[in-house]
Amino acid sequence: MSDSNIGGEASILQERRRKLEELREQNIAYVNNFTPTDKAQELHDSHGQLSKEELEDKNITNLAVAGRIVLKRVMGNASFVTIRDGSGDIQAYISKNNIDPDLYKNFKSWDLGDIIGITGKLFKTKTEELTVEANSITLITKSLRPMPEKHKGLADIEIKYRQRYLDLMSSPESKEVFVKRSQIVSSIRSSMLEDGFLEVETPMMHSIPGGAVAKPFITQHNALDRELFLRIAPELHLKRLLVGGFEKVFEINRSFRNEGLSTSHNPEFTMLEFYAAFATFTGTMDFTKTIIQSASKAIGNDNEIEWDGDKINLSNFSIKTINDLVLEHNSELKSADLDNIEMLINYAESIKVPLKDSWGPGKILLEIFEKTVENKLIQPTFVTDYPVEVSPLSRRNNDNPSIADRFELFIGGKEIANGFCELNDPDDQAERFKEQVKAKADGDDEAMGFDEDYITALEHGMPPAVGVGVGIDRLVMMLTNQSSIRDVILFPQLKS
RNA sequence: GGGUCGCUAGCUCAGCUGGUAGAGCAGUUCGCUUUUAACGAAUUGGUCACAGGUUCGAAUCCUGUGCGACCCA
Repeated sequence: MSDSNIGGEASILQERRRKLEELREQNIAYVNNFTPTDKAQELHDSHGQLSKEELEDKNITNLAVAGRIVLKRVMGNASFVTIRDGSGDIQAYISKNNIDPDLYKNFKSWDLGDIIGITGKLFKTKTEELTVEANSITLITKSLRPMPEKHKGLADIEIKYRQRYLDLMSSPESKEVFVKRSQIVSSIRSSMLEDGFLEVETPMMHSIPGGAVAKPFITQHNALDRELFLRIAPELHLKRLLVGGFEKVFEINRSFRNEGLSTSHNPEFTMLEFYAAFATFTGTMDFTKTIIQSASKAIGNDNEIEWDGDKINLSNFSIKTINDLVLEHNSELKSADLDNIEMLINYAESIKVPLKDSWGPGKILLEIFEKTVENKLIQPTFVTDYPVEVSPLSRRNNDNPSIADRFELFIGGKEIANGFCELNDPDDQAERFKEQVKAKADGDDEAMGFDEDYITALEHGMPPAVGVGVGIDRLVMMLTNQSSIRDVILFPQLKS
């Protein structure tokens, strides 16, 4: 490196490499035989409440902890370091009296970020801080690059996502979100298994994209010399399993949609989808509610949560029809207008909803709903009675064939779940696929293709069933009070 | 796609109406045996995102480009 850069980044790296070389020369670089016996958090939990004297009496010796140095307070002949392991932080006291003086001298040059091991005795300092008094210290892994700034942490949002490990090592809050994410997924899995669902895995690579209204990613299978699509939903395969005789199945896994990035959209995202044969519509809404409440409880929330400044009460889930909600939030519309395409078009234009010629009244109604109602549904609300036109996979209502037996759950103004009685009439399904194909031909690149194999499956007979999809990322956002999807996905997709 | 804001030391950030670039942290050296973002002293470190322009003089003003964040469609 050039002399002009002494003190710059290159020299910081060089300095640390010099220290690493010394370790290599002594044959103690990258130590692999240190076994910690204790975790920081467990020590706090088990001994944090004891007084200085009680701890002294207990005489807890021979414990071994290992972690990354996150803070250092070095004095001439004794020092404190705060080390961070997978569970949390603990302080260690290193005195020249207790270890080899040469080692103490070396220790002074250890850096923030180094992973070290300490064996010794548990005690409390004057200020009652639980501390390990070292009788031996080991530099286990030398860190060659500086840690994020120790007070303010990582402010560069791009580095935070691209080098997530830096965020995780420096921000316990950030780490906590991902621990909670895991607990939420685990709670959901338990809810499903306890209710008798079977967890399955279905293909991520589809020859015909289907099961949702979205643009797929396209990939290429070389040996087959064929285009494949990353799945936009597992739905059609899960329903094939209902045909096969599995009556309650679920999958928690990734789907992929080729759309823009935003604080609520990542191109790969995680969904829970579950299907239950012979289940009832209302019973399924109730079960969906239970899954969410249990997940909230699993991370220590009660039913009152806050998301993006809104107070949300998870104990009450109301049920309203899409028509009622649209009327409620659009005082200029009357009930009769909702079936009248002329009125809907006029109104949509008046509130600047962009329209396409191919859209029928149902799609226009949905657009009006999305523009005027959706973000106002802060408290948990099941919206029902969706037009069949926008529900190509759901069963028609027995009393009103133009609406679907479908619900969507909104919380905090965002769609959290989507469920419906599944369409099991193969002829009706074939008709609806045809409409989708027509829409695709008319330029709707989100429309589905005609999945002949799926129709064949339905022809073998699928039991009546209710299915639900729950967006896990959004659910985690809600339950952990995060406003960006990037803060609940470890490695979110970024621009460029 | 449109709008707003940002890009200065390894990190976090100041830098006013234009006058040769600053702090804290990290690093280096020294001191310090119960510290708490430890402390005290000294010290290293810069293509001010990039390219043009205005000007005697630009981190600062103007134009464009790139990257990013947020809002809108």
